[in-house]
Amino acid sequence: MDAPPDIAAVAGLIGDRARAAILMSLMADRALTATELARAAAVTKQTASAHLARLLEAQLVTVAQSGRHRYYRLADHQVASALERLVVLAEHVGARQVTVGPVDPALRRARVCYDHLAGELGVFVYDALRDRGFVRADGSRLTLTAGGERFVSGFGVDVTALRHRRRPLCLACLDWSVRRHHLAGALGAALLQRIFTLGWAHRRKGSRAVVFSALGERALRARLAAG
Amino acid sequence: MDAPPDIAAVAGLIGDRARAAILMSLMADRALTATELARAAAVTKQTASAHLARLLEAQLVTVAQSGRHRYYRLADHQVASALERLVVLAEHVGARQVTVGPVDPALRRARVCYDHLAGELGVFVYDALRDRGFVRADGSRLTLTAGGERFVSGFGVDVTALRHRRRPLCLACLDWSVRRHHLAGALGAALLQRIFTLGWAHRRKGSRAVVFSALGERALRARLAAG
DNA sequence: AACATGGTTCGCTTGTCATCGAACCATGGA
DNA sequence: TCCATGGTTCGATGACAAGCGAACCATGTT
Repeated sequence: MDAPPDIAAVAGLIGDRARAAILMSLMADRALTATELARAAAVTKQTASAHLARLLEAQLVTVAQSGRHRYYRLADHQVASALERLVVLAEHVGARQVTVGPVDPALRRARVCYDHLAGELGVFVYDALRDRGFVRADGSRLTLTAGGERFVSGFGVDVTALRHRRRPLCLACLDWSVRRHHLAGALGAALLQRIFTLGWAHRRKGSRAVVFSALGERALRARLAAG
Repeated sequence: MDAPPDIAAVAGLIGDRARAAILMSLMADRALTATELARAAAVTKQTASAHLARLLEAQLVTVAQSGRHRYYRLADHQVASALERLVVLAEHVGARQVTVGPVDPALRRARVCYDHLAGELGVFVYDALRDRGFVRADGSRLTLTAGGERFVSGFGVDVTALRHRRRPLCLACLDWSVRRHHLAGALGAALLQRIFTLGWAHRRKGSRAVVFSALGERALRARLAAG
């Protein structure tokens, strides 16, 4: 009386924004820690932990403890292969329109990811910085160029102070809602702080949303525009 | 600013018991009507209709109207391929344990599928009838053999009367909860009726569950045992 | 024309699950 | 030893969506 393989179960497991983001992140990078995954999925650690527990139980991912870190990775190439098919299918079928659920548009637009800027505007900033040669990405490493340092200093951020911190200066953080990168690390945090103190934007109370004033957004775009 | 392909959306679409059952049925048979699919998924027509509407919008299935029937089929080989991967993955990962949700065990055991018996006991009956050569399956067609007619008559069912109805005598109905077939059609309905009148089982009020008495189940098994 | 049957739409109820705050355990570094 | 950090557990909340009953439209059959 063997039970049938339950497609709905595994598909349902994948069919959640946060879990899908986690799995996709694991597709890109080999192994990631729980907090990194939480960040990638834009959820808190607890939530990510719960999701990871379920994925683990379902044997879609595995863990390897190393010191106080737990590195998660996809269990199998079977998992990766299934995910890949789903990506293809989603692409082919134009799943953009299907996007269900309300998902606050303000959150998509701009939000706090830990302490730095994410969302469409976060991606915009990141892209602009790269386009103008202010940061250079090789692999998943990110470095601030000399020109970039000048630019950021001109924006009112004390880069040398940031360098003295233990925290990495520049990191690229994958944004699930647009599947593009934005700037994290000490510099990402400092930039967002600066945006707040300049009054260009403020955090919406009780939410991760970052609300830009019309003026603030214009100023930001102008500042980043080439030339 | 192109939106990313949303894996979660398509996976979530598949990740529902009823929809998964529908899609799997469409994998097996080429094209099926809405009611057949409702039956296969063990939901009402309305529910199936809603699901089909969503699958349609997501372009996972297509419809073809023919008379007053609407024949649904998988949109693509891409869809089929993705489903197949998921089946493989589910199988490989042993998704049996993962089976989430309460899903009344009584319903799994035995329940009414429209007017005939489904669930594990339904499958048992069907298998027994086939093993003893009482029904013969070729493709999706099902025929009652001479020996089968004698057996069923001995059970107290007037087969010749059933033959005069318009309704097909024997049909194999796919049971999503065990992914095996059980007996449908006029004969399937008559058998279940007979089981009720013999007092071997009764319908649980307000539910599709069919509750067998210990005696009734024993009697049923004895009757179907070879020899 | 009446009726059965296939199919959809609407409104409502209910269950499930994602999410987070808070508290907690474990590991490593000062 | 204390503290910071990575990670999990627990409980409560909230929202989405699956499901059904009822009413309805459409097509075909008598």
